[in-house]
Amino acid sequence: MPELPEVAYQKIYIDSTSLHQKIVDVELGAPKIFQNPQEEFKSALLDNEFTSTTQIGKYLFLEMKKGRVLVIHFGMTGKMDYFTHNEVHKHAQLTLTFQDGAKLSFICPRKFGKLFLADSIETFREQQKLGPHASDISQKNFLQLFESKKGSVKTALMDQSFIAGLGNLYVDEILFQCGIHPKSRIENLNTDEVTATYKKMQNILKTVTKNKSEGEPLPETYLRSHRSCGENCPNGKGKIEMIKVGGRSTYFCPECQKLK
DNA sequence: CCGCATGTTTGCGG
DNA sequence: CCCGCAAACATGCG
Repeated sequence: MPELPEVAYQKIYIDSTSLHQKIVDVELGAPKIFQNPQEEFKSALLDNEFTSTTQIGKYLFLEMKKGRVLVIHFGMTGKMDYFTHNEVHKHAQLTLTFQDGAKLSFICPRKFGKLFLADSIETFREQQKLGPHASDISQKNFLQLFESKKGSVKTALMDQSFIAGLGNLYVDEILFQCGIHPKSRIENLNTDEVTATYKKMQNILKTVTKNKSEGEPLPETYLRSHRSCGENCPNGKGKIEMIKVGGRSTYFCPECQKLK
């Protein structure tokens, strides 16, 4: 559940189930998930309660009544599970029991997720060198950011210290909808192209977030629905190809996306 | 068995 | 110092 829209959905999920309830039990899973000593998680969470949540990029911050902040990074397969039955999920890495008996688990099969305890959102943000939350950036700020950035456009958009929240799937989507080849160098993009990238980014994040939270299907014209080798491009001409950019599988249409 | 998967980090080389 | 690339992490799916 990893990129900005999925994390936004997890935020809504937690907000609507788990705020303002006293935590009466804490169960911990695989040690590698926990970025502070496991004992600290126990003592910080027990007898505490979540008061509000904040999202920056792919991170979710759960602020607590007694001061500290539980920070969740979902990795590739993490998600929350709120339940009132008795079977705890096989891959639960953290399970909290609330006073009314309901439970909230952090599920993470591949164990790429991480849990932190932070003193404040700001100090955590500085430590992790997190850039601005993608859907909050203004067009002006986006253009400024691109002025001083070099390298391939895909690598830049994936860089969490540059812009926080975009991942492999939606960067491919943005570049596809802009008609920009993912290996294009930022130095070679003109202002119109960067502006178009900004607009597509905002539009896609909004559309996908709505898709996650309200179940509205994604448009058929999205690369997302055709994202595998040899598929027909939704624009009608080419066939989707896969290359590696920044070490990640990158799907694109060679007809629609020319190298700049 | 093989390749691939929404992410991040580390080490190496240019 | 910057950039790019490969590998590693762990599990599931086709």
